[in-house]
Amino acid sequence: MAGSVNKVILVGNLGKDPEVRMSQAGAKIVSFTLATSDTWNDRASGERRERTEWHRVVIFNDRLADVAERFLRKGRQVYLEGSLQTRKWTDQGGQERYTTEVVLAAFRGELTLLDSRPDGETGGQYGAAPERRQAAPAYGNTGPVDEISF
Amino acid sequence: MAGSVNKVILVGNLGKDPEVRMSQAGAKIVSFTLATSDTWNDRASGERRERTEWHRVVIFNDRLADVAERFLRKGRQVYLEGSLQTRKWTDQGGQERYTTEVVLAAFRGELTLLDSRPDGETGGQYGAAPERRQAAPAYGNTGPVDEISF
Amino acid sequence: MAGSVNKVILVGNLGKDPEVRMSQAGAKIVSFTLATSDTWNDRASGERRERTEWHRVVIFNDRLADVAERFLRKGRQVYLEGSLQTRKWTDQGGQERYTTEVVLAAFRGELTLLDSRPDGETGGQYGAAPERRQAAPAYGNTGPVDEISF
Amino acid sequence: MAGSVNKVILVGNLGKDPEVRMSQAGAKIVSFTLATSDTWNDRASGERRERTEWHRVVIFNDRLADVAERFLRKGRQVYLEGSLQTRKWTDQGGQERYTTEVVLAAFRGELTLLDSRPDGETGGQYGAAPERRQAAPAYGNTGPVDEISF
DNA sequence: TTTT
DNA sequence: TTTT
Repeated sequence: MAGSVNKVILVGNLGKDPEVRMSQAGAKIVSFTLATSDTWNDRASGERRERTEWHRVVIFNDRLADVAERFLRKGRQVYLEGSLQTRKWTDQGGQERYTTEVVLAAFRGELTLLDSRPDGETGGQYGAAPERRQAAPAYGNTGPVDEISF
Repeated sequence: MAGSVNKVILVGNLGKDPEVRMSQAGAKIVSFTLATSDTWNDRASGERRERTEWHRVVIFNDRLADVAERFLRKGRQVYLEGSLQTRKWTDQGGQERYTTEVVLAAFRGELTLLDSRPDGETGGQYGAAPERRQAAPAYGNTGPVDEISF
Repeated sequence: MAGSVNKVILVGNLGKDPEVRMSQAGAKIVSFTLATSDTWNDRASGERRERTEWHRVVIFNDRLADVAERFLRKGRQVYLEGSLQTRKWTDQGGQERYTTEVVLAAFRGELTLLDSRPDGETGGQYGAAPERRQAAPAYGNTGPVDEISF
Repeated sequence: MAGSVNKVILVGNLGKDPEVRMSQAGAKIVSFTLATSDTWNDRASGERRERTEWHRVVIFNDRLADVAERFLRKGRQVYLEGSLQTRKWTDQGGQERYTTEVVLAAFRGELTLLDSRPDGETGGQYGAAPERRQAAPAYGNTGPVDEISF
């Protein structure tokens, strides 16, 4: 291919504290959902309308995963750059499903905190430490990382 | 929300000629899939690896839908800007499914042709006129447009 | 040219209240400077270093000029998209000079307020109404707008 | 600063072969000018108008400097991401001047070739090897690199 | 599930 | 001239 670009730029707010996991190889993986909101005037009704879009974000970049684990909490506003990736998985009924995620791959992507908070480590509304779980055994895992659930 | 951004920037090649449809309101809607390719060196094996990502693109912007219908053909390289939108639909088994698309909404988005071709309308590898179908009847349609299939 | 893109994306803080002017054609033009900050670890000294970059922003887009006039004030944090434009001017000594600006042209660009303030119109640190001046007579004006000074 | 973003995205064509220099520290620095073209309908005259914008690009990122040296030639179309940087210099008359550049800093930025050419090293319209000069002695240089001229 |  |  003669060169391609796959870039997503989001500014939004986290719906929950990020989830922190380890890959089988021992790398930290941080995931969360990010809300963006689009507002427009409906031309038919003339009403002001709003639509919230939820984005699944997964961070493989070590440095940014550390930043995310330490400073991101539910409600925080963040700027990020990643790329679109759709992965296939099989649901409990054996059906193929697809999920599209915004991925900050190793050595790639950007993450910038936009709202200044007193101290992301300690406090207040944003203070609950994000849950950390061991990676589940990866039976039949074909993706770049063990099953990520939101 | 204190301001949000939902932006996708892609440079890639069309997998097929675009599909042109009409909304119930009579607006032209153009959709296609776009391939981007990511290459990297696998750190474990040291091998050069490549992954092609397929993006579903839907254009509601009238002006850009016209450009897309006239000039985009299978294989053409294009730069575009849109926003991420995930819509819910129900499959034939009654199961809820989600599809994420890159949407160029009314009065929004960008579309730029990157490879110069003699004439998108007439010729060669890119010449087949894109299929145009009437919009299907919209039973139970809740999304912003009648079911879009790729 | 086979398609080109000229896009700037900035998130930063206004150095001063915006300046509002009118073009000869009666269109509102809003301009301001925006600070972005880059921090990095100096590899030689190991020290943490910071560099502030100042960007000249000019808004010709009517809708966004209105938003900027009403809500932007010194210190506010904003996300914007524009394009790079370098214009030539002649200094008092008759020397040719060049100034590069981030331009939000008519019907183009984006502007999103990122920090929520109680009320941009009334208050506090951000409250001073931006200065509004009549456009100066445009003798010898060759650019897209009468001389813009920061 | 509560997080900032300084990003430029360009798709354009090189005006000349790139110039390759070495910093005092022995790092390769590649610079060139890139043309983007904006076309619009003049609302007063109704005429189609076009404006070409020239951007000064400087690459400090080692990996991308290598790619640029090897593959970029006059006329080639490229996608790149960098950040805006304005540096001050003194002209021969002792006057302070400012030049704004699109900088791909160390470990940052993106560069993607968009038009496929048989072989950037050998051939045809794009074939002239880029000039390589030793860095000039850096008397009084205060910027991040010895004087860059286009 | 966020935010205004 | 901003911001942390």
